[in-house]
Amino acid sequence: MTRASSRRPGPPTRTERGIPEATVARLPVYLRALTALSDSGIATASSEDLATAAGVNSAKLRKDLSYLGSYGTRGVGYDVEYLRYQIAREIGVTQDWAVVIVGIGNLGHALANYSGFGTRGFRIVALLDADPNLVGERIGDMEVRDFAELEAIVKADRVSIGVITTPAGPAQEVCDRLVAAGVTSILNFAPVVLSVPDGVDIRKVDLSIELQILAYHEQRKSGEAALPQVPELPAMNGLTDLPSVGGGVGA
Amino acid sequence: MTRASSRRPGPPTRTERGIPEATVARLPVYLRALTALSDSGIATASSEDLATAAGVNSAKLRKDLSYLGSYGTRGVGYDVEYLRYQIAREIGVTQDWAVVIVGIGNLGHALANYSGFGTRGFRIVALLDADPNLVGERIGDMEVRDFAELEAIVKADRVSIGVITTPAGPAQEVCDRLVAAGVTSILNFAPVVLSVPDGVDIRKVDLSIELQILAYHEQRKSGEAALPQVPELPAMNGLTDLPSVGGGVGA
DNA sequence: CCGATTTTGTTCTCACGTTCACAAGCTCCT
DNA sequence: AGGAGCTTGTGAACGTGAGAACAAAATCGG
Repeated sequence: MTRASSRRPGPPTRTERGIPEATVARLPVYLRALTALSDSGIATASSEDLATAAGVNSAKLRKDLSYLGSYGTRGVGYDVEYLRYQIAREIGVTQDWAVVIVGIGNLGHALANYSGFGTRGFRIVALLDADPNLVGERIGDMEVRDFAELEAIVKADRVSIGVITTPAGPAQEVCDRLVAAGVTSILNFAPVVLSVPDGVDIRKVDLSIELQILAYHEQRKSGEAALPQVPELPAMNGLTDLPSVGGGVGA
Repeated sequence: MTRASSRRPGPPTRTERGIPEATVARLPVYLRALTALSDSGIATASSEDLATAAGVNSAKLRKDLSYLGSYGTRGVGYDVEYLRYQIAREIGVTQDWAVVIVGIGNLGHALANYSGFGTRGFRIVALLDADPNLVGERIGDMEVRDFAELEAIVKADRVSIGVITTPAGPAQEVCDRLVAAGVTSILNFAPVVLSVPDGVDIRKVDLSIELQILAYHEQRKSGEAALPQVPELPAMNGLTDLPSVGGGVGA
């Protein structure tokens, strides 16, 4: 989010060609909904239809689409095929992106086999691992190659996206190597916070965090119904037998 | 104009017991950072230290923690163990949550084997699949059971969290069954928008969407440097050879 | 015992995102 | 042809979140 060059106090601002991040995150959802409608043989859909299919509010959907341009027809709706193409073009999935997966454990395996992956816009060009026991193993129609080949592969296949499915330990080093090799977008499944230089985008998928967020809300639900005897914060005021902040010995 | 001082003029308000959603999403990150510090033998950490480890701004971290209570010591910092416990308690991972995984394909396999899963706060109590060929297969120390047993398992083990790793097709039906059985939190890996009744929380993990978001930004990067000849929206005005909105055969 | 130093907790301001509400614009029917 | 009826695109209000800045509180040295 290094897009802070908009000092415009003015109203519209138009953001030149900048689409809000929240909107970008929803475009793929719209794209999927449109594809489903298209497969069902539906040629035209209103913002209400689309919003329902995408699981969002119709006003939000219309505003999101308005950032791309005026691709609808008032009184009618959106042409499914046409809008689908426009969104695909805006996202960039009309071209193919070369992807490498690093770390062929359970998750790497699963991703390598995931079909809906290469079908639309993304092409896995290599599966890499540093473990010599894994190198050479066949997965689908691909073969696991040595992580040392990374630089050559990135250069040869113009790889711009790297997926990290290693354990937490080696993740930062793998990340550094990817960046050094020229990869500028990284999808990280390892449970660590990776640091990357400016100009490199990174996104994180973290199962454990998602579960914990669910647990928080779940605890709320049970708590309201059954266990209202939570300590609550003011109770801390009197507590002196806690791990003795800062000293233990002194004070 | 309209200083928006409608209801509460704005004192503390304390929000009763409500923690902002954005903060809830970061608490697990802080928890992980604290665990790492704890494992390194560090007993006390300042907000600056913690923020660096968690990859956020220190002011944000302090504000986040302030929603939980005053667990720090001015001039000193936070006691790592104590704060870790408080956050864990707030999230709810001091107790164990029973989890079922439905759909034992590649991804389900990977999750079932994922160790960092059951280690902290979550216990996988069943792996379920409707495919008779899979039922009975052993994965780690568990055995795949028939999806028909869902209701009995949820009731017996007080399962509150369900993970859906089926293909898109059966996902909504699986979801409905989970909800009907009493599951109130769902983590969905299937590439569809699931609808659930009020009171049920749902979170989504979608590889394909993450990649598309990366592709969007990647296209931007290349575009700024090399391909500035994108059609751009006003070009559509003259286009009449597009899929003929609304016309065609029948409506 | 007091002042200097450190670091938290909180306030204030600004930017972003969501939702409402409605005018503009298109189609269809009379 | 002209008006009725829809549906889009957008302006404006509202709510949430981020970050800077500072006052309050705790330790430590003299």
